[in-house]
This record gives sequence, C-alpha cells and structure tokens, in this order.
Amino acid sequence: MSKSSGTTPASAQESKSARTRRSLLDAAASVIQSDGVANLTLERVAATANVSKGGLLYHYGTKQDLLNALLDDTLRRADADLEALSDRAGRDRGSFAHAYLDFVRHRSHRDDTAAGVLAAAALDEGDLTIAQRQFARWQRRLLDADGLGETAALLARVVGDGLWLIDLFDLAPPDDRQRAALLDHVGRLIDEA
Amino acid sequence: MSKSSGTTPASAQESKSARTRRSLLDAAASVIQSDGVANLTLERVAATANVSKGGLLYHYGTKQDLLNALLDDTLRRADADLEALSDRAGRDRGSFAHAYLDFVRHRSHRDDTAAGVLAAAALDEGDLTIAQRQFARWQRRLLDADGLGETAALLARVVGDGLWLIDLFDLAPPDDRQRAALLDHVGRLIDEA
DNA sequence: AATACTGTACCGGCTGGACGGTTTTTGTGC
DNA sequence: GCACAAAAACCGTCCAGCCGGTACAGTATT
Repeated sequence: MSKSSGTTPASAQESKSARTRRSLLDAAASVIQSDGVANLTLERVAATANVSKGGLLYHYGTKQDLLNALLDDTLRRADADLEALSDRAGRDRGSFAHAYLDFVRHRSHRDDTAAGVLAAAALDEGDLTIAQRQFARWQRRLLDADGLGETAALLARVVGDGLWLIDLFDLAPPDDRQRAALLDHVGRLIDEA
Repeated sequence: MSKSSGTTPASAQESKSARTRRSLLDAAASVIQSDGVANLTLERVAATANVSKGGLLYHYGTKQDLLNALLDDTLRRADADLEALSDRAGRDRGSFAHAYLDFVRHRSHRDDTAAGVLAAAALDEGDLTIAQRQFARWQRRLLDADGLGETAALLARVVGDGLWLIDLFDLAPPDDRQRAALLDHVGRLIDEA
C-alpha cells in the first residue's frame, strides 16, 4: 500500500507511538461527541481506536492523563486556528480580537469537542489549569498586544466566550442571521473604539 | 425558638416534606460546590442533609430526579432574582437587559451552583431541556418585551453569559475594575442603541 | 391512619487500574 | 545482510471497589 515504503518506516516524522497516541486522542474526542462525556470509558475509547485497553493504559497511565492530554491537544489546535485567523486578518489593530470573534462565527455546537472536554475535566476534578493558562494567554494577547483599548479587548473576549457557552449547551442560540449581526456589530465597535 | 409557635406548626406554608426536599436540594448544591460534581453521590447528599439514603430516595426516586429538581430550583431562583432586578431598575427601555448584566456584576465564581448543576446535567445525560427552556424564555424577554433592538438585546445576553462562563471555570476572569468598566460600557451601548 | 421517614442489608453492573504475557520494533555486533 | 537480544508497544483478562437502586421492617411525626 501507500504506507511503509519498504523496510524502514524512516521518512515519517511520526513514530509508531505518536500515531497511536493521536488515534487515541481522536477516538476519545469522537466518543465524547457521539456518546457524551458520561459514557466516556477507557474500553470504549480503546475500542474506537482499535487498540486494546492495555494498549491505551500503556500510553496514558490513567484516565485523567488521557483527559489532560485531550484538553491540551484541543486547546493547542484552537490556538493554532486563532493564530492563523489573526495572521490572515492582516490588520494593524485588533487582528487577534477579530480572529477571536471569527473563531465562533461559523461554529455550531455540533462540532465542538473542547467544550465537552472542558466539562469533563471540570467534573472529574481535572486540571483546569491547562485551560486557565491558555485563556490567560489569550487574554494577555488581547489586552497587551492587539492595539486595542482595554474595554474593547474584553468585549471581544466575553462575546466570543459567551457565544461559545451558548452553543455548547444549546441554550437558545441565536439564529445565523442574528449571530452574524451581533458579531458584525461587535466587530465595528472594536474598530471604532 | 422562633419557629413552631406552639402545638400547630400551622402558620408555616411549608410542609414537613417540602422542608426536607429543600434541605436535600441545598445539600446537593453544597456537595457540588465543596466536593465537585464527580463526587456527588446519593449517600453523601443524604448525609449532608441529615437524612438517610432511604429518605432521599423516598422524595427523589432516582439520582436524575434529584438533579433535575436541583437544576429547576436553581433556574427558578435566578429567574426570580432577574425579575426583582428588572423591577428595581424601573426603566422604560432595557430594564431586563440591565438586570441581566447586573446579575453577573457582583458574582464571583465561588458562589455559583448553577454552573455545576448545568454541567452535571449535561454530563449525566440529563435534561438540559429545563435549562434550554429557561434561556429561551429569557432570550424572548430580551428580544420581544424589553424595547431594545435585536442586536442590543443579544449583546446583553451574550456578554452576561460570557462572563458567567468565565467565572464558572475561572478562565482568567477580568479583575473587578475591568469587569465594572466592561459592564458599564455595555450598559451604555444598550441605552444608546 | 396516613405520611414521612430510619436503618440495614443486599444486589448487580460498571469501570479504572493492575498484571503477566505476546508481538513488533530497534539497536548492535558480526 | 543476519542473528539476536533488549526494549518498546500492545493484548486480554481479572479483580476490587464503588454506587445507584431495591426491599423491607420498623419508628416517628402529623
């Protein structure tokens, strides 16, 4: 097949281990989305990843380890997305704030793993510190390095997080038109601040 | 003591049952706050309420029943608080929106049960519909009966919910000064809308 | 007499984690 | 190239503990 070109797996920068770990993380995310966090069990994750339970425990010695790794991974991806959006914006002021808003613009509650993971971590006495640090970093970025006033920066953050929460729990989310209008409006407020 | 004036408890509009149920709800909230939702067990709730496990199950036949009741109760209180704040505001426009903002103004993540309950319900496959209906009601109230424009109403909602989320998970919440500045600013935006 | 409990004993299922064994990969000397 | 050992990756099973829920007989309260 296309994989393993010969004797040496060589070229791949991914070790076998890393690949398995990734598939375990993906499996965990998938289980959370389809079955809910309450039904997130090691066996189910292992099965979804086509790995035995023992194999899972080899990589993540405890369920908490798995959760932490998943949370970390999810936040890392979100951060990367934000950076990309920020770069693409190419403004001299408020590019990160706009990225923050754009991040939630086209995001339905359907495709959101971060939320479930966050909740899981919170409930299972998990290390929210991972998430807390990340949000602190974003907050600093908005306040110190985005060229906006304090209040404008906070507004972007709070609106973004608010929509995220609403989507997460499906708490009467505004429809697409309302959402777009709100985000446009907030974007304008930020630019004029 | 001040209670039970004589032979008949009479005057009290609270039956024995109602009092016990309340103490069970309070106990559940207390356990969630002190031990986390993950450690919310029927026995612990019963013990905290000075009730036997059998007694708990007499009132709430299943754990889910207890959770639902707690969520309902918490939302009901929040709604009452909002109404009170709205009445006190005494504006002809946007009094509910201002109430919504004031609700989170002086609220630290410490004294927040609703969040934990919400998370618990979400995780335990619970009926989020209770919460969803309540938020839908608030949203309708803001949009239809508060005399504001659509975007202004949504702004109040999203900012309120956003701060709530941030407090809940302690995700780098803005300090008191920043928070006050943000809420004042949003309040002004709403009035000028 | 009805309601509101207490207390205990128990069950059954689930799950996290341990553990010993097996396969695969990797490193090394020849 | 090859043998071969050691380490890494992984399997499958077993177990102990916990927890929700049942059952029920008895006691207190109203």
